[in-house]
Amino acid sequence: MYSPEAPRLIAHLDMDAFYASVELLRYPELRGRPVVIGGGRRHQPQTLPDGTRRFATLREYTGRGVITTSTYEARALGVFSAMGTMKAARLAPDAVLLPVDFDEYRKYSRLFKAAVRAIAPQVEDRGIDEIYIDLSELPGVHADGGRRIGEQLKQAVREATGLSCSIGITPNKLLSKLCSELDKPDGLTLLRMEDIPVRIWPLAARKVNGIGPKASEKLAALGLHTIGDIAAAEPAFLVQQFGAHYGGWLVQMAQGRDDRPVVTHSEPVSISRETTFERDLHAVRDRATLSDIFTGLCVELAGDLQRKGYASRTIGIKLRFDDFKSVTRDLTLPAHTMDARAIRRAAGLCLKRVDLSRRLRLLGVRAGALARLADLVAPHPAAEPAAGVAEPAPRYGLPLFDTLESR
DNA sequence: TCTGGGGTCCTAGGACCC
DNA sequence: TCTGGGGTCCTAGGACCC
Repeated sequence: MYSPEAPRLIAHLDMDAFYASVELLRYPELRGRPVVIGGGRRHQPQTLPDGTRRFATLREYTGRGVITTSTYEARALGVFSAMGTMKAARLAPDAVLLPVDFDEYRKYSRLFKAAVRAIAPQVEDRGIDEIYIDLSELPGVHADGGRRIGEQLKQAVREATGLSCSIGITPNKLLSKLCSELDKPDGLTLLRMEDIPVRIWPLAARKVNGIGPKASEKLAALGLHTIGDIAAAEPAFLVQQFGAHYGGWLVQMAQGRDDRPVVTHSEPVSISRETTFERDLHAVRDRATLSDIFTGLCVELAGDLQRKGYASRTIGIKLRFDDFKSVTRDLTLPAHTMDARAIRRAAGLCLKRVDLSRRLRLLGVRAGALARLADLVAPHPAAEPAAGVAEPAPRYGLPLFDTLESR
């Protein structure tokens, strides 16, 4: 007997111009003006003796930063995320430039996520300003396709933060992500599978999460510009052009099919630190500067690991040269570590395997193959197996804090 | 006046083991 | 001696996302 499964109802919630909106809570006098977040560090607003504030503008900026977020007024001038700040300054010299304040954004991130979880606990984190929410099990949600819950979520986020968000609610993550974009800012968009031809197929392929610059360029070269174009293409052709995995995914995606679950918990795979220099540095001429930066990154990375409670067994480096080409090298150690000196030594060995004749613009250090500290330490004596029971071999060749240098 | 920093996932080849 | 296949780990690069 045919018995259709109850369709899922998944929400994607995306905060509107998140960093910029948080800054506007702090500086309400900037409301209505083009404002961008990003650039370097030294453009903090100054409070004048009369209590008014003086803000830096893009015109005054010099450096190699990029725009992280822009208000809708700045977007109207052509200034978007990931654009070089110098290029943005050309387009909107009078836009206000504010430095990034991650601590503040994280604070608001926690607030809005807590407000959502109080209503709908099945939440998947997708970074600081967006989440997926599985609404399927909420009482009464299927009666109106999730509209009432969606409105409730928007209201709760606004009350908790003073900020607006946009929500898409559909049977899966793929469609919800597309829909949260359709009515930004402050939108609520519901969509059923039967709406796909009218609402989804006209969208540019590039809008899809998973189709980036390279794939969309290749699709365009094949005459496939919209999601509908992909839906109309021969599946065998897509597989032949893009391979079984990605081609097969394109076929499913274009029909709006996506059965990925909402994942409410995950462990980090890697932790890293990197920095782009103010000017390109040469391995020989700027050896001392480079060495200090390198060590500093390792110390910061070790601090991150310790603070978060992880140890790493694979240490890697990333270099970007003046021609913007990048290389990586990594090294797997005999034992996990969270020690700055051990990380520095492993990273130094990686660095020896790279040709350093070009000047460098970026240096990074990465810790992979992570293990939670709690899973590594020796069992507590009280938890030791009873006498006569064979003791399991230690999982890792500790000592954890071995510095190699001191042997 | 090009292009940040922090991530995930996929592919692919070689080593090594059974 | 030759042939072969599967599985896992390690490394490097690249696409993509927020």
